[in-house]
Parts: sequence; C-alpha cells; structure tokens
Amino acid sequence: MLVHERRMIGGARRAVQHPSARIAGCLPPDSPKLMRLSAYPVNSTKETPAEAEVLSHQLMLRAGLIRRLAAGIYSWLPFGLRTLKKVETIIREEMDRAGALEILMPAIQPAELWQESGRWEQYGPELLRVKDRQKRDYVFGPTHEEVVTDIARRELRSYRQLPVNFYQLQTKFRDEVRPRFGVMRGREFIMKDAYSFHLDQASLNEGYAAMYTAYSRMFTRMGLDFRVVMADSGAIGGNRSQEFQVLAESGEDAIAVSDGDDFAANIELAAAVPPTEPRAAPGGALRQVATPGMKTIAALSDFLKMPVQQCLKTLLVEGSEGGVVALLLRGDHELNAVKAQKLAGVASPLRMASAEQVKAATGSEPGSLGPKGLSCPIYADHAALAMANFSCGANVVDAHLVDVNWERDLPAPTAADLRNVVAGDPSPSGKGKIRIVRGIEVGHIFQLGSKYSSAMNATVLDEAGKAVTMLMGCYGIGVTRIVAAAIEQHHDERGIIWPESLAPFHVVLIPLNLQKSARVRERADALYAQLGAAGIEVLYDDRDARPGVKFAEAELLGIPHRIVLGERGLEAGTCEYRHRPATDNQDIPLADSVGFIQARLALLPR
RNA sequence: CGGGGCAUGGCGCAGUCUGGUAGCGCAUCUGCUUUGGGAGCAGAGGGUCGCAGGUUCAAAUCCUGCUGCCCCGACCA
Repeated sequence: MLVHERRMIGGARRAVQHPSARIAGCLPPDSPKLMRLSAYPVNSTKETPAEAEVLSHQLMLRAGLIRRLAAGIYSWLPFGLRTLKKVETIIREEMDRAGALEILMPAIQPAELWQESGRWEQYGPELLRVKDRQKRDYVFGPTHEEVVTDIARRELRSYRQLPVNFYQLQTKFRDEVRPRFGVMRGREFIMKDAYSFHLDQASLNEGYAAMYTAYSRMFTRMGLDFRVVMADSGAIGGNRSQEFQVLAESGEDAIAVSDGDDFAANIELAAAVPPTEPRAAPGGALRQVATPGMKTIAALSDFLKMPVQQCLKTLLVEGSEGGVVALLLRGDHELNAVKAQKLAGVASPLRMASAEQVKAATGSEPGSLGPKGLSCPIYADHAALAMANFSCGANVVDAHLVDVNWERDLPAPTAADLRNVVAGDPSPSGKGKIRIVRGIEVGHIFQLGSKYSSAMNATVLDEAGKAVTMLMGCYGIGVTRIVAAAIEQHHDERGIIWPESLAPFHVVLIPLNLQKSARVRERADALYAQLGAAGIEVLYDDRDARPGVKFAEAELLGIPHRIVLGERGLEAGTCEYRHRPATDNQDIPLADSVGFIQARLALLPR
C-alpha cells in the first residue's frame, strides 16, 4: 500500500515508463528475492561523508546501508537490512542446530532485578536508566543476565529440564563513553545473546563447547577470517571465556598470537613469560644525578644516553584499602590494567594515584618516582626484576638514580606479571614467538558459573530432591557489528565485496540501453524472471542510467555476481559475467546464464 | 569524563582573521544532446549560516552562554 502511495506521488513518471515496475515495487511476500532498482529510492554517493573515519563506516554510508540518527544510533536502510537479516538467519540456523531455544526478552527492565543482582550500583553510567510516569526506575537493557535468570528460576524446577540454552536477537543499549566507527561501536546495537543453564560443571562444559562449535560454524559461513582468543571476562563476570575476533587492521582489540602454534589471547590476558636469563652482575656504585625537566622515560633515556630498557618505570596506583601501590615496569613496557587490577591490594578497576596521593607517598612528583625508600606495597614486573645497573626516579624532583641494582641497593619487590606482551616475546604456550595482530570482537563466550544464579537464587531440584544452584554460561554476538567487520575484511577501492552468504543480493542484472533497445529490455526482463524463478536473489538495475553509473553502484554495493546485457552481446546470443573481485568479463551464452550462476552459488557453505 | 576540533541548501566545502549583496562542487528538478565505466549544454528550485543572548547603523563574521557532532586517551558485542 505504502509503495503505491509513494508511486502516485513521486514515482508516477517511472511507473508509466515501466508498467511492470508497479508490480515489482510491491512484490508479494513470497518473492522477497527480487528487486527492481527503479523502485528503490536510496542514494549512493561518490563523496565520503566527513563523519566516517573507518572504511566500513564510509562504505556503509556511501552505499546507503545505514544512516545516522544520533551519536552511535543508526537506521538500517533496505540494502543494509538485507545483509543484517542474512547475518541473523545464519546465527539462528546455527543456534537452532546447536539445540538452543529462541526467546525474546524486553528491552526495558525493572530496576529491582538489577538491584537484586547488584549491578544497579556496579554498572555505572553506561547503563541507561529511565523512569516511567510513576517515577519507577527502569533500565534499557545492555545485556540480559538478570531477566533470563528470572525466567529460569520461575520456569526451571527440575534437573530433568536441564540443560537448556535460551537465546534471543534483540536491541541493546549501552551508553558508551565513546561511540565510534559507525555500527562497529554503536550505543544502540543488535546482539544475539544466549544463556545456558546446567546442573553441574560437566554439563556446562558441554554447553560451552557446543556454543564454541556453533560460533565457529557461523563465522565460517559468513566468510570471516577470525581467531578464537582467550579473554578476560570483564564486567559480566565469571570464569572461562573466549572471544571470537575478526582480524582487521582497524580492530580495536590487540591480540597476541604465537607463530609457533595456535596460541591466541587478547592482550589484556596474554601472559608475559618471565625472562630465563639470570640478572647481570652489578657494576658501578649507585649514585644520584640531576635530571632537570626529565619527566618521561623517553626524555630520561635521551638525557642519560641509556637505552629505555635500562630505565625503570614507576607507576603509583590506588590501593584497594586506600593508600597507593607502586608498580614497576621496564621502560619500554606498557602497564596492563587488567592484570594489575587483579593483584592483591590494588583497587579494581585500576585508578592511577592522584597528584596528592603521589606527593604523600613519595614526597615527589610523577616523573621522578622510583622504588628506593618507598614504604607502600611494591610489585615489579618480571622483566623489571631482571634489570641490572638501571636508572630510576630518586623520589626527588629533577633527580634520578643510576646504576641501581636489586638486592644490592634495595630489596627486590614482589614479582608479578604487569605488562602487555610485545611482539617477539616468547609465547606462553612454550612454542614460538608472539606477534600482535588487531581484531574486531564479534563474539564472546563465557562460563558464568553461579554468579547470577546464586545472587538471584535460581535453583532446581536434583535427583535427591535437594535444591541446587544452576550453573550458567552466556554467549554474545555483536550482530550489527558483524556487518561492519565483514566490510572491513572484504572491500577494495571500488567498494564492498560481500561474501556471498551476506550479500544483499546474489546477482545484479545490468541491461545497457534498455530504454532504446526493445530487445535488451525483453531479454533482461525474461532473465530477471528466470533467475528469480530459480530462487536466486537478483537486483535488476532497470533504471534509465548510464552504464558507468550502474557499474560503479553495483561495485560500491558489493553484489558478488554481475550479469550485463547489451546489444553487442545479444547479437552473438551472449551476456557478460563478472565476479565482483575480478577485473575482467567473461562471455557466457545467454541460454546458460541461469545455470551458470546457480553453479557458482552452490559453493555456499551451509 | 578529560583534552582537541567542527557546526553555512540533502552531501562535501569556501566565506569568519579584517562586520556591509551568502558562494562553489556534488545531488535534485526541467529541456535538449548523449548512452560499455559515476556524461555535456542550457535553465530552475532549495540556506532565519546549530540555538539563545549581547555589541553595532549593520553580525555567518566580534563577545558570552548553551546544544549537537567528530577526533585522541580509561570501557565492550
């Protein structure tokens, strides 16, 4: 109906020109595979919108897949939505195959549930809180552990009903500090979240493994190059956890992979192997030198003419019971906050000490801090503890100590793993060296254990009739993010190159000069119908546009297969085929074209 | 949240320093020509210059406040 109205207002001319387009504009619901471009109002642009930083975002805007409504909030236009639905379908198929049950939970959730789990206080400003007209508190769900656990404790009563895995595809809202990169890090986004419930750990392990398999299958079907990496479980909590990372330069996560085996871990978690070589012998005696204005390791290294590896970095962070804790690193290493905040006595989440706290603890200022003479707890990274004859701050403004040695000049502090691994470090797996790659997190699987089930008293009766707290797993996928991740991995200078399983259409049919040539129009119309009848999703570019425009837009949009019909080929009874990544055409007999495309699509993994 | 930047037709930008007629490219509409790689010519429509105050004879331009957006650092699917 709406389509008719639009045509009457804006599309009258086109509708008169192509009577069949009126039908195409409102294809019956059982023919969602076809589309005439003349009936489709979305624009593509040559120019890149200024707001887009990363390639996937630029291409999504240029191709008309999405439009921004507010920071981190996007509308999905028809082409984008078609791909989004492909992603959702693959996810549903694999979740169903793994035995999970689809449900749909509310986006708006009462505050009471969040108070019960303790996250009303814990979650912070990322949680969007709203009030209804009665001034009652609600949240717009950023995740659904509370709701699903509430369902489980009401519905699940017997061990006989376990294990069970509930999943949903649903809109989430997280008021991200910094939304960016389009739908890659939106505030509103679609997530597939699944939650499994188990009687015991063995069953949880099985359920977790089943999700691992399902995730691997879906990302493979989506044509994504991904790695499964060990991960920190973060704010959601729990024990074992792995991330599915799509490898891409623009990824926000750093991943440590071994070149010797299949070890892969998020850099937050990747263990730094302590050095095996013994510490060098102490050399010259400890002395203090004036280092006016040298506040950074780089400046100090320059000034002292010592390599940064010889300079000790001292960071003061807040302690869990007040006070501060000193963390020592080799000058060229970076502090790993996730590791540090797990140390006994260190506040979690990690906070750097304030200027006042630094002054109180050391009598000095950042830039001149060192471990000698400190009375607060001190942790030293393994690599820092392996240093000899090093320099460090003197806890006196504009002064540093040089030729410092552990044991000789000050007691060796507690050893800990505090740093990010760097390229070239030995792999924690014992084989090979670490390489750092970047990834986009598209999936994350956790073993939650009893974190929520015990907080919310979700129990079932076991064989002996005794109430047992269920164990839970939870499994997320960033559905909208996948679309961006796929583009990050599959594009060229002309536009998107969709993996076939995600493409909004399989084939784009481009007739040339169909306004002039009755023969072209007739053959193109016929081929359009045949392709559709064969179950192939085809986009028919029946617009009165110049060939260059049609080619450029088809390539921007990333349709995998292209068929061009022109007078030239029709003389010889052929049409032209081109695979999106290819650079030249292939003539195929018009009569074989449907079979030709079908043969190519048959290669799709299912 | 801290730091930086931007805000001018649908999009991309100039004009702001030095106050005085709002301009360019793309897109859109009409006509003609063109039709194998984002056409050419001619014409047309469309902007209270983010909002609110202030200074001034006069503000896109100067001042103040606010809002929105983008980028850089601590969070996550």
